[in-house]
Amino acid sequence: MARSVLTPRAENFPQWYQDVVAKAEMADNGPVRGTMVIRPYGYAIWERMQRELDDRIKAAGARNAYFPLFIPESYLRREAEHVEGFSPELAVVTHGGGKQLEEPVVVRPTSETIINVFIAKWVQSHRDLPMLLNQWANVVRWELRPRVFLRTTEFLWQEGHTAHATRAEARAYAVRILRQVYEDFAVEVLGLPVLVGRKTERERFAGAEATFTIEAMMGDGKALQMGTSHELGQNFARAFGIEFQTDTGTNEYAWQTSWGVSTRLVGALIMGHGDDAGLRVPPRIAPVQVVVVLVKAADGAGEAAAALVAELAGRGLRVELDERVDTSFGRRAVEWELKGVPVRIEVGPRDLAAGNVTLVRRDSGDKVPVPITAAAQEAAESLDVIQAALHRQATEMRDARTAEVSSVDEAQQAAQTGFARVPWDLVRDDEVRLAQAGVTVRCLQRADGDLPMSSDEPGLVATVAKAY
RNA sequence: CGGGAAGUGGCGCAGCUUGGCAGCGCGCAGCGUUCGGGACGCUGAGGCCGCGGGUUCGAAUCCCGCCUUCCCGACCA
Repeated sequence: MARSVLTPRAENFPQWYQDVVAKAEMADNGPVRGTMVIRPYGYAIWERMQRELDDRIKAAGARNAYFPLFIPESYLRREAEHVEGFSPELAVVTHGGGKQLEEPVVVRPTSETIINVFIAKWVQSHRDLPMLLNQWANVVRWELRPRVFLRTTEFLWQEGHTAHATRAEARAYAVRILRQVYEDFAVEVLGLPVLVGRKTERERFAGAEATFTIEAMMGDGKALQMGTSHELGQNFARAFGIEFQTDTGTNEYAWQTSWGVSTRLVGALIMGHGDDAGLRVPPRIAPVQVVVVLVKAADGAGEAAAALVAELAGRGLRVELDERVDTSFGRRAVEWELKGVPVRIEVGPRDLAAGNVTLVRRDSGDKVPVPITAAAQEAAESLDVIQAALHRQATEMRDARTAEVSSVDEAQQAAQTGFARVPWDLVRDDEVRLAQAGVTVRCLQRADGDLPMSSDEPGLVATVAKAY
């Protein structure tokens, strides 16, 4: 039986997904359904994402830490809305060491509770604030309907948890993460344009006062939430006793945020940029930016290819040499295309006789002969061009499939093929009806695209769509 | 849990209506010819036909029961 695959942009998407799969598949591990296996190429993409995100998170002042996988069930119950939101999807461990546990523990679905137990101990004074923590970890949510990368039972992510002295400071930090970490990463590194907005009450994180989101459009017109940042108010601080003494000597509860992005981003990359020939990986995230394909090892081609690889590596590019000349050229060319390597340089005796190599762009398929002496320079410049081109294509696609409408019915209609922008005042009472038709409000924005600080602000625009 | 499909070598499928040696494509192994866009030929390995029962001389195929998976929905980074 075929495993589930990412929903295709093109009919043959599942075929190349099978071939390369960005090297991921659902794990067949008995009663634990919907976990994923990430093969090395897919993981290499995730590692680069981690590095880029981690740099930005640290620039925002947060530091990495690590907390337990197992959380006592009672911790979850301390915040009423939180436990209600997560109960259905918890994996509960009842036995350990051959004995029944006195209290069951859950495998973390997210770590607000366990981390706040520690933050409560670590925070005494306003001088301890802000406390800015981040954790790279795996979490488990027993999802009803798993999809590779997009919604797996176990997934890898980054979760940030912070405590601040004031509401304003917490709110500003939640927005800062959303903008300077998530939006910047999605746009500048992944080349995926995102809507930055606020979730409706209905779509808000369990236990949060406000949830902010970045939403992208995939190749098939459906929306994907790529990251979230929550303003938690004092909800968890009260539940976990995170109190601090202010500079005037009074005691107050801390104001908190939490925020995260996951391996879902790999799915976003695949579905946001993939085409009929396979993956298209933006140069800034590509594990291999340039592949030098040795067509055949005759007339000094092998030496020329090796020298070119060395030159490219010397420029700091991630480059790989494909000298498997016993495998047919066509097969190798297709393989690199499936993997989405942005630039391919073909080195063979025929071109070389004229002092040339062939440079091929993955995004456009363009092939041009270039002098071998200029090849490294050309390749480096092409990477910048490709990075921009992928972002531009994704943006044009999204804009072309976004409709401005002025009624709920029109919005539902337009959401069948893309995004619909509609005044929030028109939909707010019909959100449930839309949801029953498989269409949800992805986010709320101000008319100028800015982030609303309340869903009651006048003149807000709702973007509605079908979503993963 | 509702609605719809499907379970047959590693993967994708045909065969079932009308019971009669378990097949095809891809992949895999060996040899040869190829190899500037997924090469070709020959040889070969690999099967509890989802599970259990029934009908029959004989069941992948017909009947009964069960299990599992996938798709659409509720949940969701």
